[in-house]
Amino acid sequence: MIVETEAYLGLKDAASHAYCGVTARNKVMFGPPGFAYVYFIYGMYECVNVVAEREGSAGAVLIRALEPLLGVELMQIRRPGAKRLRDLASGPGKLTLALGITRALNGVDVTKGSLVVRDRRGGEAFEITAGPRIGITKCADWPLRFTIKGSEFVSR
DNA sequence: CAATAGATCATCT
DNA sequence: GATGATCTATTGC
Repeated sequence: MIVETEAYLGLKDAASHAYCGVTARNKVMFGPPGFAYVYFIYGMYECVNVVAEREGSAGAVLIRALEPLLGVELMQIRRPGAKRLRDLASGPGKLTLALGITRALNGVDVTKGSLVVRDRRGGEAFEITAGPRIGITKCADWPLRFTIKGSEFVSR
């Protein structure tokens, strides 16, 4: 279950990859919603977004952390360094490693097939809190980071 | 504890 | 040629 996300907007958001217009890398951000935008960062990690704006308008949601409910053993194999459950996917770089998400999935339709995420806890209530974004230098104070209140599985 | 450093490379200027 | 939507290890109080 996803416990932490961040929103990145289009031409008005200096922290967004879409800030300066369409490029080869960010073009899926300008496409229709429901598609995965996967990019490579710091020479080492990949991060997943889901495009969330209509075609022609840029905007995406970065998936920053999740609480492992299914496939825990597989995640542990992919991330041998993780000692605790919360270390498996508590951060955008770790999350893609744990799930085996790579740039090969850039541009895939997330609304079809196996990428659809379901909450197995059956409608258990939770609260979402908004706060400043993490790991960026521009517009970091915009309250576009959303976490499930009280979750132990968010990044720090 | 908190702060800093280093890894490492695709992307954009 | 610099930078970055990160992470881990290491250093310094």
